[in-house]
Amino acid sequence: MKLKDFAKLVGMSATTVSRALNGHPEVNAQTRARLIAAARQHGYQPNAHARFLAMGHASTIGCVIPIGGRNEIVNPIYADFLAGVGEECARRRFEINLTVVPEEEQPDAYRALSSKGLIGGVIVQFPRHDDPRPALLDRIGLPYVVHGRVTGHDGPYSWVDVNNQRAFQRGTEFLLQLGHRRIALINGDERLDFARRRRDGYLRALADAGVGADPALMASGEMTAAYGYAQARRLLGGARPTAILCAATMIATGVRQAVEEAGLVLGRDLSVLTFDDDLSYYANREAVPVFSAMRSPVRVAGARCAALLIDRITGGPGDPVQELLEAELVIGRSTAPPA
Amino acid sequence: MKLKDFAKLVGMSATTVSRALNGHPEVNAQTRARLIAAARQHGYQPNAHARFLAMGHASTIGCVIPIGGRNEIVNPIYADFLAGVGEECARRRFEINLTVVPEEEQPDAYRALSSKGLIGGVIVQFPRHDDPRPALLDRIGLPYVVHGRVTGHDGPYSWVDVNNQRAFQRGTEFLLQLGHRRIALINGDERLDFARRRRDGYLRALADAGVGADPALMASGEMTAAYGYAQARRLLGGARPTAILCAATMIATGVRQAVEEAGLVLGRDLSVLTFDDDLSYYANREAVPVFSAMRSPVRVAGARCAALLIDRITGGPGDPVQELLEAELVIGRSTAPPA
DNA sequence: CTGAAAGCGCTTACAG
DNA sequence: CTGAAAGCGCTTACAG
Repeated sequence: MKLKDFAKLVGMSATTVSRALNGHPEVNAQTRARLIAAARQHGYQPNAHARFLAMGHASTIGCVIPIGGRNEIVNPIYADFLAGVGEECARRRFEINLTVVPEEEQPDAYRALSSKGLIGGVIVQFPRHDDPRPALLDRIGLPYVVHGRVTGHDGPYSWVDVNNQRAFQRGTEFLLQLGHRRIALINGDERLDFARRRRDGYLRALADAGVGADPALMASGEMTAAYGYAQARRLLGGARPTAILCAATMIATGVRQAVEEAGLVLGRDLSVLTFDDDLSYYANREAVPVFSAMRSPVRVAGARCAALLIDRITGGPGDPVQELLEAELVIGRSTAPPA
Repeated sequence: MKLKDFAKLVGMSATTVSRALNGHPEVNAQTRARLIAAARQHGYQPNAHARFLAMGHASTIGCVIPIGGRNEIVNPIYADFLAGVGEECARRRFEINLTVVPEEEQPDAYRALSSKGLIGGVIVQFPRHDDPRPALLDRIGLPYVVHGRVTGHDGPYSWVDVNNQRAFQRGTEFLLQLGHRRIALINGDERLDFARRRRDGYLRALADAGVGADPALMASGEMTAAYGYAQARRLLGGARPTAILCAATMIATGVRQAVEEAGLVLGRDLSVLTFDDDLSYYANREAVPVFSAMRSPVRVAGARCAALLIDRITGGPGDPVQELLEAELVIGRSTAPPA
């Protein structure tokens, strides 16, 4: 059904119906209520393309997923993030356009989506410390929100981030207070901005406590169980740490396996504290969680990114907005004073 | 830049430019080549909404992800599937619309996406044995392709599936040939169609070999490491099986942990054969893989679903098409004759 | 508070 | 092989 048909059906002009459905103030409140009810009843929905065309901007958020690069983003964290974006979009009546492209074609993809009018803005995911995307998007003139931060980018931009530095600083301090002195860090890829901030927090806490950092206790790579397992084996083979900070629950899972295979007991012989993205699929949420964790839901971050981006798309230009989420320190069964 | 401007720029009418860019046969091959090159050079891209409006159908595939239901689909398998869909869409110049809705609102979401003209068709994911979506979509008149099958649905429909029954039958036969007689099955949720077919294949192989099925050796639930771990502990505590079939690598990972914790050696004391969706994030791809597996890439399935759906959307009605993929039986280090 | 008309940027019969 | 014109289904100044 199209607007004209529906307008005839309810005995109003198309103009009035359109205004009522879009919540314009000119139309009588009773009329509006009646028309909205009638639309639902008859299942009338305005054609989105005609709408976008007439309004001049797409009510659509772009998510561009690079593929086949070194940081394969097709990962569980991305799925939960998208769920958060989706929830906010549903609330605000926005759509999500998902594009999968080889990493080197990302700039072209942004340009194409923008000039085709398919999206009103994009969310930039997994930014690197010196990520070129904000500068590119500024040049194209496409609104964006960064999930995380791009330290190397000049000028203001909107972002949503969790306070990674503080989380890892607090986490390290917690382990220090328990009496640990040999604390290892199994970090994500440190070309990624958030991974650097995490390392900074860890180093800051050690320095504040007068504990020297040992490069042999620091690793940086993929956030997978396999990587956690391999690094834990390496660490257990050498001058053993008494505690390990992990950048992701998947890493911690690998660490746990290595610990158990070595005949050690988690939380007694070796403490593990992990960053927990609170993924719906990898629950660490029992009354007393398996892993002590710095927990921050990536799903909430997705929703907030979408919220800020939609504000920018609908509100026109204006000062960029930043939002810093704090991680909780949740104590579970994997931490204790050193044996 | 819009068509009119671009047409003026190259000294042609908008009509001719449009036809050239859309590959219509009427336009001179030289002219076409010249116009295509010029479009790329000047960065002209037709506005997608105007295009959809004029053409009458959206070149967009809908992916509707239910959330918060019993089968939380926000999972690693979904991410790889989407990557496959995205690859095919990129090739065919289609877009992906991603919608996240509570499970009970799924029918409304389909109707809304369809009547807003946002999508040309949808992919139905994780179908249940008696899934109501095909019937609903038939009623709405929205083209669709099912990833998997809906045994309970009357009438023809398009689907792409892996031969789950044969995979599990072959897998079970392989274990039987090694000499196993007590073979357990840790399956996915058996309300899902594919899980039933897997169980059927397992039971058929046992029956063909004259081996009785033992309900105590069969489990069905979430495809997570936690579930695999819990079920493996249960199985190891009772009259122990000598081999376990798993419905997912994540389950197998949990089983492996339970096996190792029990002081047993995988592939010597207990054989494990798993269905492997070949996720990019959970590689089981070494020269000699950790897990012996029935392997079928879910990413390829995503690409094939997209291909069939795009054919249906652009080709108009016609007989539904089915595509059955076969899983490979890949032998790794987790299977051997019983001790 | 309501409506007739123009315009958003394309595609595609129709006419040449 | 090419072009002028109508039409896709909306929204929104403009006029009442």
